[in-house]
Amino acid sequence: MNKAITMRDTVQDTWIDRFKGLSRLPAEIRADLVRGSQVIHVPAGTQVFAPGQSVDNLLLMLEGTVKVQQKSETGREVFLYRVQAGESCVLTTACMLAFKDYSADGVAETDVVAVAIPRTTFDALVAKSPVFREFVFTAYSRRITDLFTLIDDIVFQRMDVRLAARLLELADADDVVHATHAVLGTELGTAREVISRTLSEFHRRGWVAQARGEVRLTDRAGLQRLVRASGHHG
Amino acid sequence: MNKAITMRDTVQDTWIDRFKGLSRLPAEIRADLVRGSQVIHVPAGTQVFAPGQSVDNLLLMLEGTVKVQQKSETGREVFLYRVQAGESCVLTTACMLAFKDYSADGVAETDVVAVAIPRTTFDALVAKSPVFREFVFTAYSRRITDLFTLIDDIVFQRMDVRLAARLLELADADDVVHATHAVLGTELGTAREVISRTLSEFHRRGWVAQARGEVRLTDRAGLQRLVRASGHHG
DNA sequence: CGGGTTCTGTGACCAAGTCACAAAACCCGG
DNA sequence: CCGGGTTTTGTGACTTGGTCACAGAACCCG
Repeated sequence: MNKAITMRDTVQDTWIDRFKGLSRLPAEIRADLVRGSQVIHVPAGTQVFAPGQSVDNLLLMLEGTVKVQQKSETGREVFLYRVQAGESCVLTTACMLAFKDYSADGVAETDVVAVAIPRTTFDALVAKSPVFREFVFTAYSRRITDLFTLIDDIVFQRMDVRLAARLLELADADDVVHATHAVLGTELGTAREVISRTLSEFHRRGWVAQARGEVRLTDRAGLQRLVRASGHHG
Repeated sequence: MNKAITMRDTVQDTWIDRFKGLSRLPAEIRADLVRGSQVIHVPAGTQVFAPGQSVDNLLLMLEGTVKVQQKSETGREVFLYRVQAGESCVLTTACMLAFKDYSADGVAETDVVAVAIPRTTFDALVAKSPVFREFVFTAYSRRITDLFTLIDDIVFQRMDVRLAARLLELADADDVVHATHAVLGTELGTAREVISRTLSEFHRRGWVAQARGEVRLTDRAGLQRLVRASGHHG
């Protein structure tokens, strides 16, 4: 073990450089950022934020993923996007400075390590640093265009293509997706039954094997062909 | 007629105060804003921005409306949102500072008067003024939550309800909507035939009368009942 | 092992999108 | 005002996707 001071410096340099938009920050701003923020740990399953709850921190994800969904009035949920390591949660940003309450909720899917930047630090950095400003607006831009392609997908893309694409995304190193049909349903904004039916079709074609709570991809290439055959972006 | 100087001052004060988020700007910043921006006029039908075109101005709408859509690969279009007087075009903002090209396109639906704020002015104002920052982030926040409710709508709301709501929104003072079925189709991200069928159903119920290129609302209350009966947000 | 819970499969039905084509309304030059 | 071209609207047949109501299977745990 090193001394505490050394440890702290190491951690600082490490996390800032994990965000490519921030690596160009001048030393002085880096110091502000590190001083004015805090690394937090959150166990899997925690509700990171919820509708109607005001938000005081911008989160920069270091490890793990957070899934952002919106509950509809009818109790069903739509998946909106997933915040991954190296990304920031823009929705939080928007609401931070606009003082508006959330309309979506976020859940840690895995254990999460993140940097929490409080409102005052955030505001000061936006005022002070052009590089930080660009970082923030780039994050916005990315997220907004992601939402656009999501809408495009929902409206124009067939369910089987969307499911195939999502399975490929969600599969772990062993080609296994750990999710129930119901979960996959909310990911794609469709009903559980549709997932069941589509998966049995995939099974019939030999692309997947099924077990309770998981889907094993037995023929990635088959799924990929389906996805690419319909000009899907991903 | 007044002298030129007086005119100019009057115009300045007028347009800034049309944006409630900006009315609290201190005099000095107001001056910067007016000096560093420009009022522009755009005739109806103009393509205000297009995908693949980089953007150098943030637009604040003074008069008219701009419709923002995204073209899908298949050539069809989805309506995303509409920028109205008193609002700003955030997507532009995002792309301005992120230097990212557009993925959506915007068309002036009516003759438009807008304030164009170039990138440098925008950046300087964000750095300098907390009020301006809040204005910008509030605009983002609004637009993002709008996109969320759009997604929610698309996924969960029935077509007839969505069409009824949209007709009520688009109707002019005489309760007439000037749009072809095809246009209404892209507004709601559905096919023209679906609009035709739904409208004939509305006609059967005595809610609308039809003519080529227009729909006349003959029973607003009926449409409103349908909309409210399904907990629609608008 | 037994009983409750969660997950998956299925059939019947409805809503919505697609395709192909016909008919009606409009535009405009002659 | 007539006739041909264009745009808009109407319609039927069919596919896909979403809803509802259950039944059965897999799991958990005492």
